[in-house]
Amino acid sequence: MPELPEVEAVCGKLRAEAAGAPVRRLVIQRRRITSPDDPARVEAAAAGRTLDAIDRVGKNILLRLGPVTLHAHLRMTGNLCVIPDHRLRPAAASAWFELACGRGIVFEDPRGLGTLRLLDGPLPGLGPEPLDPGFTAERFVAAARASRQPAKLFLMDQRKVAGIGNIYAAEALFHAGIDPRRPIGRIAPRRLAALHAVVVRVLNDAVQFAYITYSRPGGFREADDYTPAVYGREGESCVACGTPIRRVAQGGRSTYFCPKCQR
DNA sequence: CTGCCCCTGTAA
DNA sequence: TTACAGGGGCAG
Repeated sequence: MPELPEVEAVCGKLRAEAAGAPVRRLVIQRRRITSPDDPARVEAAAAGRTLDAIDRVGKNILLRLGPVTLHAHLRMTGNLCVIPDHRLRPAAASAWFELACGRGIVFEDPRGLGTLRLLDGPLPGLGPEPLDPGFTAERFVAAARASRQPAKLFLMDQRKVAGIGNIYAAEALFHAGIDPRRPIGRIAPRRLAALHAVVVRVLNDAVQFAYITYSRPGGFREADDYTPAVYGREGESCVACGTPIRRVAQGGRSTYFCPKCQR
């Protein structure tokens, strides 16, 4: 589920509901999520701390617990949410925090690919935050011109830009009119500058959607989710020209695009 | 670069 | 039954 916009909404909701909350203890249910950390060590590190802050870096969530930082990554199907009673957690809980007030923060993850580890030091290898002022067109164009990756793989490369995933990479390239297979370094700087602006706009729009969706009781609601122009629409008509949307594989994952609008 | 792995649910 | 899923790390 989550790319930068959804992770941001998860963090925003956690901040609104649980920032400053004392943590009685942390329970690791699915041992694999702390790998290679020892689950008992992660549990012990969090017990009795206060959840001082919740930070997002790309798709990563940093839970600040006094001197301890826990690094959560939701991968494909993870979610972090506050529940009124920690005993009433969902079956797919990989881990949960029991707060002093009796509420819980649940790491729910049906597929179990998400991770929750101890972090010391900064997260390595992440590119600029696309919604921060430091993400300028100049820097983006320079990085792009130095790369020979296909445009979509470049956008999804967390070392180039942090937080973009399969959906928003495809959506940004559609709105910029760029073929996702095209080597990004061979695109004219002026078109790359346009892509930069589109990336920022697409992500900002998606953050708005995600906040609306996640701020409701019950959390995520399908009907209110962002409606993609190309993602997941293989064979359907392009919203701009009516041409059937195509699907190709890139980096082992599906890419959707309009062969007429995107060159 | 490709392919495989992690794991489970869901749809064709 | 197979394919695929909004992620990422690894080996070849």
